[in-house]
Amino acid sequence: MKIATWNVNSVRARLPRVLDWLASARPDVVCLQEIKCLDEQFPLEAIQEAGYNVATYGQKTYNGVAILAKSRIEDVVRGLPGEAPDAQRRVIGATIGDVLVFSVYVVNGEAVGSEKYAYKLEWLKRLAEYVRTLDVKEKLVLCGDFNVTFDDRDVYDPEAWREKILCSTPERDALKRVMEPGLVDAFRRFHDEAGHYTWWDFRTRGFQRKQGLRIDHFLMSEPALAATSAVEIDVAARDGEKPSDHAPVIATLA
DNA sequence: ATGGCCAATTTTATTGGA
Repeated sequence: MKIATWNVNSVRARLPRVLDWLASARPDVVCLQEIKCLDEQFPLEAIQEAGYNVATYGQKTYNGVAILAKSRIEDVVRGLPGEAPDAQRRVIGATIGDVLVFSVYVVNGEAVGSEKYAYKLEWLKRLAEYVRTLDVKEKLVLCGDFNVTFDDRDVYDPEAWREKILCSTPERDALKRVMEPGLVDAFRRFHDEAGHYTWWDFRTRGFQRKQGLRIDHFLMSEPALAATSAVEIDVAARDGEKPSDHAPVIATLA
């Protein structure tokens, strides 16, 4: 079973790219982030025609997450526990087969020390509290845009990014606390070396200059990891006409 | 050294992204 995560940066603007990619990559499950639309605006028919069931947790203009799956999507959970109805919509979970899958879009945080940065740390704390209630003895997969790098290997210019947004110690510590119950950065079980990125800045033409960050991750419980034979970044999907600024990441499970 | 692009809405600017 192939599970993919992709921050599409608007599912409506990206629909042709998404459909092309579904047809070529043929993932079984896709976790989308930044769909940037209400549930009723989601291009449901086109995705269903491509062979996928859909569960969305959408929001106008910003954020919004979704799960697509060729097989049944069961026991859908939307948002973090106790969230207000008007909360930013950043997490959706569902059971697909024997895997509990979450599509996660962590707060960007704007700049270290800003209000949004404080909100990012608080949001990650709430995510960590929620993960503590989940069963890591089962196949548990949290994937998505975590907006945090793990270490220098994930950053094209570590000195320039030192303690900057996406790379600061408090963010990294907050992400580690999410993983503390027993989740692992699955990509690093298969790739040790520096220079693997999932996001490249539009403004700097970062993709063409090979200047990116690895901020989209698969956090897996040990049983999920034990079933996993590969985790790969589909860099080619970041190239071409009207790409998202993120590449998809694909995990292959038995 | 700076800033660059892209998407959606509030649209010919602004907000947010990372």
